[in-house]
Amino acid sequence: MENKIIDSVIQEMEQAFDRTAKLQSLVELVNCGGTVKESAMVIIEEILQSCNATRSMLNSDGAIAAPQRNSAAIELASQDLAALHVPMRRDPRSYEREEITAAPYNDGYQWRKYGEKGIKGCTFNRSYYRCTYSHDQRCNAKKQVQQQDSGAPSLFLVVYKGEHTCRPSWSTAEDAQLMVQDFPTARRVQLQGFDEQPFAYITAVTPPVEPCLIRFDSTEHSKRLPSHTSSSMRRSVVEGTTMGISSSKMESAADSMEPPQPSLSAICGIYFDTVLDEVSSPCSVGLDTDLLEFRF
DNA sequence: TCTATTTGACCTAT
DNA sequence: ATAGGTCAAATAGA
Repeated sequence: MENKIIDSVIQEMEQAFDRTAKLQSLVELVNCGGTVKESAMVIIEEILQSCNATRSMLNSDGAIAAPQRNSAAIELASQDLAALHVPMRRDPRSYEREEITAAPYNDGYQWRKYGEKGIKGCTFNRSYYRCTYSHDQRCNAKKQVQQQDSGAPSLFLVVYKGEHTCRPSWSTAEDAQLMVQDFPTARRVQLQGFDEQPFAYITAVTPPVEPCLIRFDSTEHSKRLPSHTSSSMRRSVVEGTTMGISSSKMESAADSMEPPQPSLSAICGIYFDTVLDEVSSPCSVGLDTDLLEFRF
């Protein structure tokens, strides 16, 4: 019974997402005043993020399915996780999700195309991509991109298969600069409350479904946290968490963003609390979808 | 020359 | 047998 209701909710949410994506495509084509269009796009982006967040919660295998939108709930969830030492990682073989986008976009990862295939009953070919680091780091992440037949405006179905097990190539200030070049969506933001070089590079700005990586611009203490894999980073962050996440920290984080990135503020809040208590100065940290799941 | 993409051939599951 | 997924040689371009 409960599963039926959840299935219905998921279905409705998928439809809401699809319709909003189509609306986004239409708004992009509208030739009107910049401010109005910009505001509309911001609102649409927020709706899409809400859809993604809801979908993510409903698909979370029931682990944390109930909406927990206040910071106290987040704190409880993170403390529970830290106490239980439960790995949040799914089985990589079963990791799969789909998105419909108005246009192929930079999702923060580097992909290499390895095939293209005509699909029966579809006008457009399906393209196959694997992670650029599939060989170097044995990363099994793949994705398929296929333009939908629905006509103008163009919509693309993006299917992600397998979880990224690679770690980002940037670990020095120079690498961080390269990352900004590689990922035009990356933003260099100044963080409040730091005396020296309080900068972070942020990319893949569509949480909670998309991965988000934050690098603090300091190397002195970066070796104090495990840095060889994102999973061990996450574990150390979770186990090292003693204070949870406060809404005030989130707000102060949001205030420090240039330009404001409301959807990122909560993520930064996690790192401010955790990282600052773990080590006395900023360090290099990775955050991915699994950690984001217990934000709600 | 090196790296990424293209594309026909091949493999595998149904 | 067929469709979808992957391989790998050829090709493009920086």
